[in-house]
Amino acid sequence: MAEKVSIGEASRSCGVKVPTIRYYEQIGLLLAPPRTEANRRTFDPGDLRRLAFIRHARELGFEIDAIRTLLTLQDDPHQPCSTADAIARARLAEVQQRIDSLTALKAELGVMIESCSHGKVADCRVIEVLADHNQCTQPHH
Amino acid sequence: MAEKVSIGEASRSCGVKVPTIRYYEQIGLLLAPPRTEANRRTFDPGDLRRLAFIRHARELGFEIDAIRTLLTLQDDPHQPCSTADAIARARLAEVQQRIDSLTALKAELGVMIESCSHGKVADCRVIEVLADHNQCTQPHH
DNA sequence: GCTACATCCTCTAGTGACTAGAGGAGCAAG
DNA sequence: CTTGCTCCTCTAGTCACTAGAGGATGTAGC
Repeated sequence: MAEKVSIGEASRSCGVKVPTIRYYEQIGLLLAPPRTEANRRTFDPGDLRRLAFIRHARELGFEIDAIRTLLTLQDDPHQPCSTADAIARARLAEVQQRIDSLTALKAELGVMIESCSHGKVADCRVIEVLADHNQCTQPHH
Repeated sequence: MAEKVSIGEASRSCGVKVPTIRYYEQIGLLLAPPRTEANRRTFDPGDLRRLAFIRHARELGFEIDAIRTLLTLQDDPHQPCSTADAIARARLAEVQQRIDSLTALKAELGVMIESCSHGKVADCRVIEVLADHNQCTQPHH
């Protein structure tokens, strides 16, 4: 027979903070678990798996709404997985875009810092470049 | 004598939305500009430069508080620029970390998508990997 | 001068995904 | 019995805006 755990144990075992678990319940991402007589939440292994799924998906940067969709897919294993695939692909594209844009930023910041003379603000390239977009090496934005 | 422009023109010339300009004024990032008789804001070239500075810094991912510091530095050109330099370096470190973490995510998502059999959810690697962290190739999180 | 329509004003409330804190109850160990 | 930990609910705060209501003013064409 499956063991039931408290919210604190669920939190420790899944690596999700206690208030966050309550928040997930509030927004309907996690079904409200049964309570003890003293009104405390009790989580069963299924709940923990769901919570771990959510945590992992959040770490991979999926939005709550996407996770909601992925969870309903998981609940119905006979559906084709093209939706899950599409969500993952969209996320991959986002990540790639973010990497590209951050890489451009990095170059910009690098140049800025390199050419700083470490003197007075009046001659500071960091301030100067920020003040004048045209001094940017790349049209990253 | 310097021309004064409306908030709409300031918005167009600096690429910052009208409500955003008002927001910057509200939080004290932009000094409240003088008004016309009809209570409309009038921006002078100095205001526009400040606004462009803010926009550029935001594009480079600096937080409002960091920008606030950078702006006060800009206003006092005789200070040493080590503070500006430190802010830029901190930002660069953040960007690098973000790139690293996104690169790991990208690899993870790539594997997930690659191994998706495009069949039913029951056999979907995307769902499966999300459900079980141990299937991750990298300890990115 | 009149009529549209764009632009401006202020104000409040909403976004996403939590996080912090108040105020109080229950439980286990010493 | 007291100390301290965990749990409960509720509200409000975070960041950097964004959306929308409701109303005043400015401008262009007729």
